[in-house]
Amino acid sequence: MQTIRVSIYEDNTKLRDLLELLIGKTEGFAVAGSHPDCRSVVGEIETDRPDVVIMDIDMPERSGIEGVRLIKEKHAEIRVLMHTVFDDDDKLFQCLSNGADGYLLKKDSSAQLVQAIKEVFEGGAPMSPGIAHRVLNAFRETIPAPKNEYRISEREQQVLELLSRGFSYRMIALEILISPETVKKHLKNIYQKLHVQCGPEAVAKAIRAKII
Amino acid sequence: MQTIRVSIYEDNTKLRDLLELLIGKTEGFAVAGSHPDCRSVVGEIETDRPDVVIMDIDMPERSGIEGVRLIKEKHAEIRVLMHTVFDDDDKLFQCLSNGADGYLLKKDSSAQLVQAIKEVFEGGAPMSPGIAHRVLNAFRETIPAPKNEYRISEREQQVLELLSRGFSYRMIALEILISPETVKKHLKNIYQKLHVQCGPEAVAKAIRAKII
DNA sequence: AGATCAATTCCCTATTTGGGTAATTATACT
DNA sequence: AGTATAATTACCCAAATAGGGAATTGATCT
Repeated sequence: MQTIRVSIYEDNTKLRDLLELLIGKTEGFAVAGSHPDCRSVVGEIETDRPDVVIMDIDMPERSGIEGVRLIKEKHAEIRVLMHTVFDDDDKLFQCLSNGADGYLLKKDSSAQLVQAIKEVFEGGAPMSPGIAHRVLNAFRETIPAPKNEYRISEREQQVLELLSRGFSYRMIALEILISPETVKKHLKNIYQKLHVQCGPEAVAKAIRAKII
Repeated sequence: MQTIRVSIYEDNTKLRDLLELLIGKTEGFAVAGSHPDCRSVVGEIETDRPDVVIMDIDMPERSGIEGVRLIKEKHAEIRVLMHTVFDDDDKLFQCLSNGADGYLLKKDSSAQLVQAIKEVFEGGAPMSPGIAHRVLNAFRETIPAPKNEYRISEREQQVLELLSRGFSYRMIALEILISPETVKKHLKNIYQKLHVQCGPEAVAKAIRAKII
């Protein structure tokens, strides 16, 4: 097995030394670099050429949240593992949407950290248990109902879709080759089915119900 | 530490026996029940009273995907750990949106399975590395822009929100105690900022940009 | 064969909407 | 102190919208 090159970003000197020691002494791992903040992260990464970056969040000058974004913008192939005391949703989601590949809490053991580095290097997404749970929950909310409980017909859905794109009745009529009056009738029926009384409300409801 | 009661759903007799043995012999775990399919899952769960369910997906009559939904509908507190050979996105997302708390591949070792049961029981969300990675990727796509790049003001956002709920200019005016003409002016500005020309389109764009 | 439903077209009428233009006030930022 | 920006109100006017009712055609289901 090849050696995994690891760069460390951690402002606490003691912890940084500890991490260096841990990674340096563990078979199969090597310290590629070790830095107290993200000020020069782009340059350092190009010098260090790490496989995996361990990234603290709360650092002076430039946070790890920015750090992970900067790294991923240039080097999407480098795996970034967040390592922090924060377990609030805000920071978590920011890191993930900036491209972090894993999220470990500092309270986890060093054995778990080593295991996580290995895992993230192999393409996994190691997360502390509570973190994984929160990601799942948030994720679940985003993929709920792909069904049409309002019995909107295909034609009606088509009209609604065009309406939401700024088409007037006339333009919709021209687009799908029917009379404007028919468009109007379709909208009337749609409003009835959705229990709304105007276009904007219908569009809002349709989008939230994933009809369009 | 209390004993973790585990129910097993697995149609392959050999594997089921193996799982029973593994869990029965491991300190801190007990087999609460063991079943070859989900036909009577609701009743079985009430008899077994497990803390954790290990759920295969591909079973005759009724799949584990339905199984997890049925369990979670009645007993949200029971932790369900999927255990399957499938690693396609479709089945994965179906299971997760049905409430699965973890997702392990059968190729993982039995030590990892035991560890995962413990983890899911303690509120974590154990996933095989590749699975976790896919969940993160899918998740990332859903939370891209939490910012307001259209520079919609607070007041404008408020007007837009009411519009999307079916309020006419007049009603909005009454609601927030301004003149209908001001409402109109706000909408005009909103349309400019969003590059749209009518209410329905503005609402659609605002919802998709997460402004409202 | 009759019923149901989606899709289609038409009429009438009142209200709403949107674009243009202009002006005042308050607040925030430089 | 001076300059943006947000919020506010107003007027004119053409076009769009929404609600009421009525009728025809074709497909699908019973």
